[in-house]
Parts: sequence; structure tokens; C-alpha cells
Amino acid sequence: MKIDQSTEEKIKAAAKKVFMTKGFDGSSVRDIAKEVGSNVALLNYYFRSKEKLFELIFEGAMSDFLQSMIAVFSSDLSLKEKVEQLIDKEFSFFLEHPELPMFILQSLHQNKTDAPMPSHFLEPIANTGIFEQFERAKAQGEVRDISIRNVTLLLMSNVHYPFMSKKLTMQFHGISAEAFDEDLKKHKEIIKELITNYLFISNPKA
Amino acid sequence: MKIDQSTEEKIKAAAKKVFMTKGFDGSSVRDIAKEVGSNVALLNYYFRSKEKLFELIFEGAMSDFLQSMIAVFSSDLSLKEKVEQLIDKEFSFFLEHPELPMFILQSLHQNKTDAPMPSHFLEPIANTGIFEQFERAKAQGEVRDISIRNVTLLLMSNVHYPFMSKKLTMQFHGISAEAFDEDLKKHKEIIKELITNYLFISNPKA
DNA sequence: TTGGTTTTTAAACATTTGTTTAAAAAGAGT
DNA sequence: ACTCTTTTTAAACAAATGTTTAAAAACCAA
Repeated sequence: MKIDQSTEEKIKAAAKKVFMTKGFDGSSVRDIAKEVGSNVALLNYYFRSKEKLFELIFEGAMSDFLQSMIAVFSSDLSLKEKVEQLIDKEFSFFLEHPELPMFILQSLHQNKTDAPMPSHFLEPIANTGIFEQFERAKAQGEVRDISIRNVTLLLMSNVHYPFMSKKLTMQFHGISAEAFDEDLKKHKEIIKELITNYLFISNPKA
Repeated sequence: MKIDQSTEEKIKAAAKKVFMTKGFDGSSVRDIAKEVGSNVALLNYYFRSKEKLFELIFEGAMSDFLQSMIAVFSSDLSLKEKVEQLIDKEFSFFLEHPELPMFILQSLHQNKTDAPMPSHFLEPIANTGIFEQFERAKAQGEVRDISIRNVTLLLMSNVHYPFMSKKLTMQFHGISAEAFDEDLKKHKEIIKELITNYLFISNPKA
């Protein structure tokens, strides 16, 4: 029953690469097999079907996607510091995995994964106590009266979208990839100031 | 040479519906034909191929996508009013075409359209004089020192992303579509205040 | 080496894909 | 009614798809 781990991992890596760039429908098992340097039958030997393989890749991606938040939330920084760190960390994470936001949102959008998000993805976030920390800060008047859901939407919009819109933005402004990356850096600083200024009351005692 | 306009339009409508929800790769010409209540051959009779039909739909979508901006920019409002109106108008537009941002970004992401964005999409925007108005306001100290490209990215992030992230957000917070739509309304108001507060200097004379 | 298991391969399978063909149906002008 | 063009259809086509089969190759314990 000893399975060649390396082969299995090679297939997963190839599948990740292909699925990420072309999506589920745009990818064929022969694409992936070619990327592995092997056979279609081998994919179904290790993973039972294209769908099963995809689900595995998707779950891994979703896990990565959420993982970067957890590290920040688990620290014992102030809420403001956490927000700032989150933006920094997410940006550097997505600089290395720029296709991730598009892959996740597109897969969910087209119901490429039927299962609702498993609780083992969300519980670790709740377990960091970030929600309680937020409500506490709100009660103490350190933070503006805004729902945690709206804070999330605000952060995700400004952190995910830029990486999804690279081609649109480049074409829209007629700029190069390098120029866009510069804009990205600037954007990060802008939203850090913008969001913290908005969320946190400057003088809680006033 | 008189072509039954209604048939051609019916096909376009069906193609739009199918392509929008399933993307290029996820859609088959037989899907579209079934939606029309007709034949695959008919699609190739009116449009030469699946690709040509898609390009037509994509260009129409891109046009709609940008059109809603132009109306606002063409008015003779102040810059601040234009920003506020843009947010309002874009939100009500995307409430009626919620799949549009995802469709556009996904198609560009996967190079489903080889051609770079034609100038006839962008020129009308430049022709509204919005860029000059912005630079003028910046020179006069009414507006913070920020590039127009970063303003665009900021606006697009906060206007497009929420519509793309509906499923992710619903699953993430475990909320209903109705609850999400409420969050959406709130988000609109938040970013209106947030962005205008950030961009516009409260007292230009100070 | 031998025998049995695991891994890999090539080939075949049935469907689905986009496109084309050729004929039928519908329309229009005379 | 007849002809010619335009529109619509059913059928066929080759290529691509996901999956399975069965045999070969590699591996491993005795």
C-alpha cells in the first residue's frame, strides 16, 4: 500500500497550476497529464476523477486563502495594528499567489464546488477571538459603529480586487505590468491609511 | 438580404445569458441553442463561430460596463458630486447586472479576448474631460495628491468586488442573499463617505 | 530468481464538443 | 404558380473530452 508520494504531489502541483490559470472548465485532464509529463490514466489512478482532483485543489487554495489571515488575528496586537498587519501580509501573500482571489471567486461563482464552505475553514478564524476583540473595541468607542461584515467586505474589496483586475486595469490605463505593480504598492498604503482613519476614532475620550 | 432581426437578437440574448453565468469554456453552443429553442447550425449561420459570438457578447458587456461611467462624467457637476454619483449609479447598475464584473474580469483573465481594449471604449471616457477636471482640482488643493490611476483602482475595488464576492461572503459569514444585499447597501454608503473624506480636503483655504 | 503487489502506460470507450453539409421550409418578387 | 433567395433544420463530421481497460513495467519481499 505504499504510494509514491512524489508522483501524487507532482500531479497535485500540475493540477494546481493548470486549474489556477485556466479554471475548471478551461482545463482538460490531458493538459494536466502533459504538465506532469505522464498519462491521463495516472490522474484517475491517484485521484478518482477530474472533479475529485479539482475539489482537492480548491480546498487547498481556500485553505491558503484563509490561512494568511489567521496568523495575523492570532497575535496579541491591538485591533488597529492587526488591520494594518493584515493588509501588509495579505498583499505580500497575494503578490506570490496573484491568481488565488480570481480562482476562488470564479470557482464559487460557477458552483464548481457544491459543498458549502466547511466549518474547519471558518472556525479557526472565529477561534482567534478577532470578532470579540472587534466588538469590544466598538463598545469602548475606539472603533466606529460598523458591522464586522462590512469591515470584512471593505478589507476584501481593497485587498483582493486589485489582483483580480490586473489585466483590466493595465488595458484601461494603457500601462505596463511594472507600472501596475507600482500602483499596487501605492494602493496598499492608501487603503491602510484610508481604512484605519475611517475605522478608528482618533480620540476615544473626546 | 433582409435578415430576421428577431432571431439574431434572440440568439444574442441567449448567448449573453449562458456566457455570463457559465463563462466561455463552461458554455457549449448546444446550451445556447437550447436556450434559443433552436439549432446549433443556426448560431453558426448568423455568427460564424462560438468565438465570434462570444466576442460580440463580450464587447457588448464591456460597453455596458463602461457606459454607466460616461453618463456621470459627462455631467457638469463638481468632482466630489461626480464621485458620489458614480458610486450610486454604478451600484444600481450592477444591482441589475450583478454578473457583469465577474464576467469581464474572468474573460480578460483567461485571455478569452485576445484584442486589447479598443480605443473606442476608452476615448469616450477621456473625452468627458474627467481627467483634466481631476488634475485641476488637485492643483487647486481641493483634492489630495493621489494619482488618477489609484483613484480608479480604489473606486473599482469597492464597486466591483462586492458583486463578485457574493457567494464567498455569504458562505464566509453564513448569511442569506437578503442579508448580503443589506450589507451591500451599507457598503455603498460607507465607501461614499470613506472615499470622499479621503480624497477631498475639507478646507482648501486653510 | 520467483511470485505477488503497486505503479505506469497505451489503447479503447462512450460522450460531448464546435463546425459543416445538404436538404427542407419559409419568404419575396414576378 | 413559379423561381430565386433567405432562413431553419436534421444529420453527419472530426476532434476533444473524461473515464476505463488490460497489459506492461517497476517494485518488493521471500
